[in-house]
Amino acid sequence: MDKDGQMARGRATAEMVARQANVSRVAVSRAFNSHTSLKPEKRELILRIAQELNYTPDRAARALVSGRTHLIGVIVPDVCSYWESQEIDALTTALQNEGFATLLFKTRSDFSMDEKLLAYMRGFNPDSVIAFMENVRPSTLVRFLDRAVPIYVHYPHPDAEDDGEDGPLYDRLNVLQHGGIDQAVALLQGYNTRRIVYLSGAVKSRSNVAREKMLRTVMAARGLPPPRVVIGDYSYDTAYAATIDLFRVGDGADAIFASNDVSAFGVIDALRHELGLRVPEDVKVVGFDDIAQSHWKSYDLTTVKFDLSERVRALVRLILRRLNEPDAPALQETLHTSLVVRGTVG
Amino acid sequence: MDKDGQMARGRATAEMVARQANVSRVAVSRAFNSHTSLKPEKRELILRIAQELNYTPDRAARALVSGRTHLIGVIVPDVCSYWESQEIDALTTALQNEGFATLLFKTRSDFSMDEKLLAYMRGFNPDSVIAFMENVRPSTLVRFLDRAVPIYVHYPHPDAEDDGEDGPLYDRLNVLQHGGIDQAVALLQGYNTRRIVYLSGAVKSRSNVAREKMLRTVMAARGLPPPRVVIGDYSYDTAYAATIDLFRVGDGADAIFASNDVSAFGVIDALRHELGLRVPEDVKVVGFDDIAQSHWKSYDLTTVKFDLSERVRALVRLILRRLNEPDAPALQETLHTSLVVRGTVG
DNA sequence: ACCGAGAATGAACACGTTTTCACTTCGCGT
DNA sequence: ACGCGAAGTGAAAACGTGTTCATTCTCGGT
Repeated sequence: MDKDGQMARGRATAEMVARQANVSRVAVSRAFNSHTSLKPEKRELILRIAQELNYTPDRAARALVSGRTHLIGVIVPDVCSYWESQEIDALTTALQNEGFATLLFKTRSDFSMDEKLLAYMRGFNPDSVIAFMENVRPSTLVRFLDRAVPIYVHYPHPDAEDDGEDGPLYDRLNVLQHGGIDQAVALLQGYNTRRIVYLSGAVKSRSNVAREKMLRTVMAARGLPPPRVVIGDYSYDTAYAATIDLFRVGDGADAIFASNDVSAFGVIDALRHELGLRVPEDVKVVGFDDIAQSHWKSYDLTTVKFDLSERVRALVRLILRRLNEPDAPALQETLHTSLVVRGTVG
Repeated sequence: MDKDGQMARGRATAEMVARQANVSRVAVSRAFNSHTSLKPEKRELILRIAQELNYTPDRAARALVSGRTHLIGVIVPDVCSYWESQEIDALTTALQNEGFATLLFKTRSDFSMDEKLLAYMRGFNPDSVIAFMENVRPSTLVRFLDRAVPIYVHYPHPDAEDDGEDGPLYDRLNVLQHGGIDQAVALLQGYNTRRIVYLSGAVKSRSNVAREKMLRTVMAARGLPPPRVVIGDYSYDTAYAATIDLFRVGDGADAIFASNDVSAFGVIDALRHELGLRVPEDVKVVGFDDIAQSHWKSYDLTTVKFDLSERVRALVRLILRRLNEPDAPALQETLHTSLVVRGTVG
């Protein structure tokens, strides 16, 4: 493969395909970007030859002129965190199907701002950014990404401070926590559960704030006293220690709402293996997320779930729409939660 | 920012920096790629102005001329799989520190070849590829990636069929399974355990083959009869069902070697919650990997571990070396395993 | 004051596309 | 036969950088 098209650097170029097919290089470009007119038989010939030569338009060159890299930056504090790994997994599949690819970055695990990382990521020119940084305001984020379209991922209700007069300033995915939490509280109420404790996640994170707030609202609406709050950080180990502390030093509880499934596992293990209590007979436990492990027999956790695939579909829809119409008004989609009843309650 | 440097598309260009600093555009390029000579004060001025303008060399343009994208393709069947998510996490951090970024792709979950995906990934021109595709030979993989340098990730011993006369044909990371497995078998032998069962992973996967083979070798060397083999696929659910089947229909066992930690969890849960057996009193269980959940109280798993961070360091070292010296002879590094003793044995 | 070597500099080209803009060809109605 | 839009075509200009090569500058030694 070195007679006239030099096959430099190992990849075929549009020039070679053109020569082989007796067409101009422009025709080759047109064959791949269908929106301009080109005689059908010609396109067919070009595509066949391209296939033969294993040719694909070079993405760097394409990005240079079009300004689109087809990369979606994903910033995440911890890939191992089960919920997030599930989301990354689904997201990668979905983006792949739409001609994009996931560009993964890791940030500090406290959900806070990381200017250094953001600048670094910006250098790769992602077309859009999905940030798992719950403590950062969108307006702060957007200042560091001039060209990219940021989608700020979080779970709570719309945040008034980030809204303009005519609605939200940025595309947003909202999760209405009400449904699942209300079902859970109703279920507990049915068992005459009295002392309900909320084990928090990372205190300042938006999802944690939203979950606690909604829990208070729901309990008040049902005529229950507000829950006691124990500080956690979404991790197994902290939940484990906090639970022991709650029962050894504190007043104990009849039911514990954990801010996510992983910390619910910590709660359950502390109750059973350290405190000698039974779940659900002595203490009932509810989690958030419904990750894959929640149905494992050792835990069999009752938890507040929302549909992951639905969420990812919505997210990809938002991203694609924004890329096609950069100046369209900000959009938001709303998802709902529901309760998955398993063995840790009832 | 539109007086002469037009700030097109939102990003500053080298041209603008040059104009602002009264230098030629070439000088700006030199200031960023230090290997050519440039008056120090000039470089300083340029870098200062660049910072002011928030300028970074465009990676697409840079890739176009240099042929380097600084992207490392990572192909993985399942991001949620805990061991792999841990590896992706560590890898992303390490690559980030070296000026690269992780480009994530998802493939079929049976570890087999996926030409479609490979062609798709090739389109993004990654500088190197890390593939979690244990059923695919490196030689097959390399056929689909003309320019990229593939690193084939697997756990077993060197595979003779992929070696040339003067050693291995490709860079490789080998894991010597012997240490941890031998310790585990010795421990079981100490308890006079007789009927040992190996619960396989995905049957054709290299890591599974290597683990089973080494288990046989070690047991033979210690004068034990070969283990019975039960078919699994690395998943919790399959392990759960297979264990029930083993005890209800089959002969049962005194100890079960699970091919990874997740399936060990499935084994434990089936024994305790479905078959009413005690672990470790009635049946002992050993896993592979030592993922984060293995120390959780519900499982407290004894398992064969090797150092993840050491592994990732070695991997990154291999990649960087290959990028700097594309024609250097193939290199291999070897890692060792050890046993982490917890509650499921003894 | 002069020469020469090495450092510093900038013009021009290369990288592989997409897009614009004239130009040619084609088919069809009068 | 003529004209006239529409469809098809290719030359040339971007896109933003790295690199080569010839030129200019600097400075120490005679």
